[in-house]
Amino acid sequence: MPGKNITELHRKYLTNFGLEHIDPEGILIRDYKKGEYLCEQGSPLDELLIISGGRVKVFSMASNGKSLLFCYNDPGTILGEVELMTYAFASSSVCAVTDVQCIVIPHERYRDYLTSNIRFMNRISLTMAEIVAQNSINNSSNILYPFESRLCAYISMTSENNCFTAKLTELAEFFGTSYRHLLRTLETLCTKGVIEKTEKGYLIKDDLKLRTIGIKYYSR
Amino acid sequence: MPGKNITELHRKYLTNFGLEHIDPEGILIRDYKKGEYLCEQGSPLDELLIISGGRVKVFSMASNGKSLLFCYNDPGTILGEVELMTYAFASSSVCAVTDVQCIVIPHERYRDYLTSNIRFMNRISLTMAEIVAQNSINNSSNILYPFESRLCAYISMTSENNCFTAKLTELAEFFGTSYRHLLRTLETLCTKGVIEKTEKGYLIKDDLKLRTIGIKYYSR
DNA sequence: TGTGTGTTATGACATATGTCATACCCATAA
DNA sequence: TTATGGGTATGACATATGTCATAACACACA
Repeated sequence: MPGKNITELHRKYLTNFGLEHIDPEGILIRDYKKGEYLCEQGSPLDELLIISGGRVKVFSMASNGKSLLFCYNDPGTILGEVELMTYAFASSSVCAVTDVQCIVIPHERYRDYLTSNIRFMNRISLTMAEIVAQNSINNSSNILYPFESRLCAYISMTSENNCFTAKLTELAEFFGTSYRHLLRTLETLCTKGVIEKTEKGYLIKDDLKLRTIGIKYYSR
Repeated sequence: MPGKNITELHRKYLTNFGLEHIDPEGILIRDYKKGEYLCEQGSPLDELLIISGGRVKVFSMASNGKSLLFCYNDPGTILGEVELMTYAFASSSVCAVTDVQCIVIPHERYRDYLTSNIRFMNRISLTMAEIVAQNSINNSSNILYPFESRLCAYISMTSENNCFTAKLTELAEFFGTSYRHLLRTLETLCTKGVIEKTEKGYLIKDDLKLRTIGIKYYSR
């Protein structure tokens, strides 16, 4: 009996995309275990997924097996809207970092409904516009600024109580740099007196200098 | 008398975006001279521009004076659709590389009309989805591949009659690399037999190899 | 004729970043 | 207990790219 597991929470997320009146017969609630892939870059993605629980990471796989982390997504995020429009294969990979639950809306069955739903189209247009704007910043920053600048900006952005903590292997992946270079750059910042390494994490010693080296990067 | 200069050609472009019934009173036809800016990164962009003649380049400017070329756009391309949705400042700069003519549609006056026009929303959703997909390739490619790849892609794109000509100082600037490195990389490609330097420019000697080294890059 | 200005060109050196090998710590599964 | 895996850490070396000094050349212009 399709649609039977749809709860109030699921309805909330559907409503958020203008889909409160969608025919529930063809949509599913699907669970993914931690570590499972929701989609793989270059493979078909013929569903819309709205995350209703857990957390996923979005990243790009390189031909040498390495990957570049784009972002983490939490409940309320939509996936597959790009592929709904382009009919193309997935432009990035998505992997569950915790157990995940999704609302699943097959493209084919619902394409006409979705693309004629003005509230839905406005909603995904906003989402995609935000991605485009952020990507153009990221794209150019990666090329135009040294890593030290991007790192300082990131530290400014994400520190709490003047303390910066992060899983460094993951961070290196996110920046698309080598773990070795990340360590080296953190060392350099320590030498410059900008930050200081402690057991708890890196303490910010000179916030002004941090911001000076940093650039507007994650400013939205 | 607004709308008086709207020709059959302009109507064709408007129709292509589902805007054949738009109120012509508030839209303009505007000319830009070669070298003029259509918009500047970080400044307000409160209009939709549909290019009806000429060619523009889209790029990002960095605060350290460097810049990065994103793509060239020809007639039929729309600009300002991202800012229409996000209400944010321009996410990149756009400059006329020839004399350019645009159809100008002010955001404020037409926002309600545009965002309730399902054909228009589908059209810009497709455009933005394509940009997102391409950007995720670019993002990872920039990090995965050396400058040589981007250069090869550019040569493939812009050559005519198997001959590549460019003002090299300008080219380096828009790649966000140094002139020295551009020269070095061109030398390398000559050594590899991919291109050959002549008085007229660089001749493509091995198009297959050129495309192999290159990657999909400038295809917005 | 000389003088600037912009473009192309090349070598030497410096800096940024990647790759690889290795080691240590700690939690947890067998 | 041992084994295993993930995160952290460091040195040595290689490659990618930037910076700087310098020179040749073309062209405009006084």
